[in-house]
Amino acid sequence: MDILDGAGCRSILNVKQLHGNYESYMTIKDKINRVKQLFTEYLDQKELRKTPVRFSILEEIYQQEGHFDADALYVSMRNRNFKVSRATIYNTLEVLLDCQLIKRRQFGENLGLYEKSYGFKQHDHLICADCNRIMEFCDPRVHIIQQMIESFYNFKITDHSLNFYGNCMNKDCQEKSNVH
Amino acid sequence: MDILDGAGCRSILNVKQLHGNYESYMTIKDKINRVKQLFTEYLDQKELRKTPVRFSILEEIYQQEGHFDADALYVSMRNRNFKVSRATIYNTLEVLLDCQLIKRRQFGENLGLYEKSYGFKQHDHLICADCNRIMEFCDPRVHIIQQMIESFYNFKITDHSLNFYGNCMNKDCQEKSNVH
DNA sequence: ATATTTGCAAAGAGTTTGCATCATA
DNA sequence: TATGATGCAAACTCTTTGCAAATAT
Repeated sequence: MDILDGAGCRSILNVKQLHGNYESYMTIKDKINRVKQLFTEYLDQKELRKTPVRFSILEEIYQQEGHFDADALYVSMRNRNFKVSRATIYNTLEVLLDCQLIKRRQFGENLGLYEKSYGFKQHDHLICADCNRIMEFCDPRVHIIQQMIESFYNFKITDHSLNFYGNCMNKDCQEKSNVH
Repeated sequence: MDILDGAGCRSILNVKQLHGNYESYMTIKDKINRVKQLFTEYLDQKELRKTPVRFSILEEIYQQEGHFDADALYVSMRNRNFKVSRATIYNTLEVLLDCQLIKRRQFGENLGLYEKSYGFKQHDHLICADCNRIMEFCDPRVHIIQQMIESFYNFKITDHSLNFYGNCMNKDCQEKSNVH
């Protein structure tokens, strides 16, 4: 693995690599096996039960692309004829958050979405106000600002969220941005 | 007024000025008169009605300190024996957002709050995960990152949100941060 | 065996909406 | 006086909870 900075990214100009991950040589199948293994260890340690439903939900998440919410996950599992209740989805998402196999992001007032977090770079988001497209970027200076603020305020920072909102490069969205 | 950078702040080290504002020589009363005037102009231009309720809500907001939500505003107006319905509060907040006299901030999944936006510096937030204390800071580099991302992605950025989460300098909160 | 997990339906919080009444322009 | 604003209650969305049945340890 390359040497990375504290933010987990080499340079702002490595944008083409942003959608990759630390272990991009891994197939999706490899990655699913790895997260299942991590989940097993976590459940053992916490003395929680290793139920088939929990592993199926984890697998469904890691098979999907991009961001998702509880309801989308529920629907996609039902579409695969996997019987599961919403209550269990919500419950399992909490467990997966706790063991950091997923991360919750807030992209707007009513736009809270989850993302896979195993094997992916730290990153921030660009959100198109028109088409809701979400893009990812990484800028190491965010981490530098974080360190400075941390020492200046004597505030122990554990996480951050940086969202830029605007109109994306999509032609329709650009046109709308000129109207305003 | 001093010359400010694009982010509306002079330097990261001007932290003591962060809670001030561009027109800090104005009294609260002056400021309320000014926002009422701006609101009048906006309502005229949009051909909306200049009702007493709308002005009372605006006044209530500018008389209060810090961040607030719809319900807190409702309660504080009722406590002053001002009869108003929740529906009207929500309605008026939408109007005030549209004319940019207030701004909505998302500090966490279920923590969406409004803040006054007339006469205040652009800033970002530090949020304590323990006591929910919200602090403000300003770092001009956020704006520099924004400009770079904007030109790199050809994405017209109109707004941003940068939150740092952690444990604040409060003794209890610091102790909790060491436990984890 | 027994304590946790699950599924269902009902409850809950926060916000929005429909409609009759009221008030601004 | 005519259209927009308001207040109330009902509806709505998303999430959580209570409880009985199922299942992992």
